[in-house]
Amino acid sequence: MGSRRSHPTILDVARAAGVSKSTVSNVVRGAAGISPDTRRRVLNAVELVGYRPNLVARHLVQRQTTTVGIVVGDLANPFYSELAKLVEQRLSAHRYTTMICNTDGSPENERTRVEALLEHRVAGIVMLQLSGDTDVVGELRSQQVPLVVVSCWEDGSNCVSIDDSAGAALAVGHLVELGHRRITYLSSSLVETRADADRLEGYERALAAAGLEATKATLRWERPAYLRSDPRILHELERVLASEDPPTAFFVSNDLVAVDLIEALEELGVRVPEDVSVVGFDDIALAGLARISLTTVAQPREHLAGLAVEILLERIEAHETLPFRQVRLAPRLIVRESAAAAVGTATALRAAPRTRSPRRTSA
Amino acid sequence: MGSRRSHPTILDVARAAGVSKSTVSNVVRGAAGISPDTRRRVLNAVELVGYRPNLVARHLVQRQTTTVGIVVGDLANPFYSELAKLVEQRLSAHRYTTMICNTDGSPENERTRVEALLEHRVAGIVMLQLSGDTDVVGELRSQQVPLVVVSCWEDGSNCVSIDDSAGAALAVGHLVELGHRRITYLSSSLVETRADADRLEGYERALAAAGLEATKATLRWERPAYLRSDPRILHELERVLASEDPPTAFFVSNDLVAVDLIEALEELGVRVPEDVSVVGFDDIALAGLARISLTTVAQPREHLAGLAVEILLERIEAHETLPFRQVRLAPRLIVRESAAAAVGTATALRAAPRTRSPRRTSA
DNA sequence: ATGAAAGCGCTAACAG
DNA sequence: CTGTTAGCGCTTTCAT
Repeated sequence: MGSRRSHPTILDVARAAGVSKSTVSNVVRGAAGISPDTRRRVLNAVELVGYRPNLVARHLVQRQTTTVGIVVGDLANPFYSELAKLVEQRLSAHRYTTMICNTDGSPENERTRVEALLEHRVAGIVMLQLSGDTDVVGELRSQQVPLVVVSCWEDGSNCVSIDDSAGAALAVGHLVELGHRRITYLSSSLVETRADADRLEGYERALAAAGLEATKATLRWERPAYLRSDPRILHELERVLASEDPPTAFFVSNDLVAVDLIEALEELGVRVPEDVSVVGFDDIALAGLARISLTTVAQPREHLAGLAVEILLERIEAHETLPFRQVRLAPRLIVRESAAAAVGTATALRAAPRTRSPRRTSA
Repeated sequence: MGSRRSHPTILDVARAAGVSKSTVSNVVRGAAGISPDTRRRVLNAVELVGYRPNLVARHLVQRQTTTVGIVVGDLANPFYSELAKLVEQRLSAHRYTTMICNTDGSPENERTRVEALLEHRVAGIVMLQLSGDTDVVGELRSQQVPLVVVSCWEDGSNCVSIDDSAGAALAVGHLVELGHRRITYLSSSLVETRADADRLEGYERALAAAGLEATKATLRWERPAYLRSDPRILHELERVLASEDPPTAFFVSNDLVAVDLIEALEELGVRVPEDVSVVGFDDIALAGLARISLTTVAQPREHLAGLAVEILLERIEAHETLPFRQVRLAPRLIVRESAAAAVGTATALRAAPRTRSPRRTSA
């Protein structure tokens, strides 16, 4: 009867119930047109032999899986892990399973991971990160594999993101209202090229609208320290602050980097927001802590995830190829305490003694 | 030749190369004993028709997949997302793909997600969370599906975790050395039952060793607010602090909750560490920020992940059933600034005016 | 309402 | 060294 160490199959059930394979298949799949009596017999047999459907066989014959891949740059980044969680949640509610791939931001990894997903014949892919260096998008399109790109814009594919430019303008507008006139944009490799460009554009637009000009030296941290201040970054920052006309505020394209920046500033003896203001982007959970209290541009994660899954499933379940859907959601400014009214801070750095973490003194 | 919208198969390659299916299969799989000439012809044909192996077919015939499931309680919890990332990384290096399931801590979800993994015939499962309310462990054993449980102990299965009891003792010992005599243990539903029990045990042991006794009211937050102070929790805390002999220090079984606790304390006007000390558990990235500076017990995540994968692959690739491997790693105390020397703080709460976030005053 | 038969794309003996 | 053959477990016409 039952195979030795292998799983019972539909055939074992059929024998136990005294029916044919197809009948078992029909009841297992809940197909219509089965006599109540047969149904119970089969169900009992299923229970009896401990049958569990083999999805790999089913997927082979159907030439279609119910697996979707999600590729993410860095799962340790709370913005992405939360997004991944939400996507998995919704996918699971629709009886799909999720394969996850972490690329570490490397195009090479991105390529091989997507390749693996394709070999697994995933029904669709959600990308939370897109290096841009590789043509995965084209590849997926040519393979007819539904793709939706989240939180960064990509022409020629489905995507759902926020209006990055408007978000940046919101942030910069806030800083301008607070009286800041020298605002530096700090970006990092943590955010996609396109999103970064859009945020930069919004930054420049908001500045122009206020009759200000962008700081010549837009900063970019290639390898952010990630919740840990890095000596090289400290030096760079020190140089910027020691310049002729140092910024009184920073608009940072990413909360994680904004928090790093605050760490670095305070390590240099510059207080936030008393001496310098900082506003971030994303609104990760961490930003809401009283001790961090980061003013930031919030992305509606639930909405992003919900739309992503909706768009993806729509394409997976459609029989024809649907036109792209590209949706932009509105960002929202969350005002907290990392940005305050501008004061004369031009000499902040030189005036402050360079001590480490001057914030707390022992009790 | 090429099928309409379906993928080219091994047969298409065979025809294009003028060889048989098996030959193609052999070269694709890199089997030995293929003439160099045939090999090139096949490889060219592969390129030509755009062939990509169908893993679902391969897995069906081999009756074994190269997919492993990882089930996690909450991907948004940085401790777990980082662990998940590390596991995926190592798995991927061994050419395995990862299916991820987020249970949200619900036993019901845990059951259905594991069921789905089983239907997918995953080669093995890594559990980063175990509700304990369901008998998944028994089920997996009876199905002969290799399982390794990480960061919590489970008799009767492979597991790798740290010595929770020793970790707790480390934390409490530190607090005792700082002069604290009334130390409360605060646990939460974020940590597994068994790990929680072990930490409690270590806490009591360390206290006993110092001739102290455990606070009567060991606190437990069932639904931690998660980086956001919750009114109910605030009340509970207020009650504890207003008691006859309030604690001067808290040992918290989880960093996230420790950070919540600090938030809540400060919201009540109690300063950390000046008035009350806090030590956490896990050492998530966040804990290292200067503004948080949480003294905590570190778990060697990389080591945990590495061992988990090693143990899992060992069982997957072994032909026989191997005996359980259960390994406990040593925890390490990371001393930062959230715990300081004990001072008379019995009246801290009553003395301090109840203001919100009194830490910063505007510039 | 149920069963028989033909594969899905691939691997794994086994022959030649 | 290469080809033939027989399935893996399931779904899906098509008969009955």
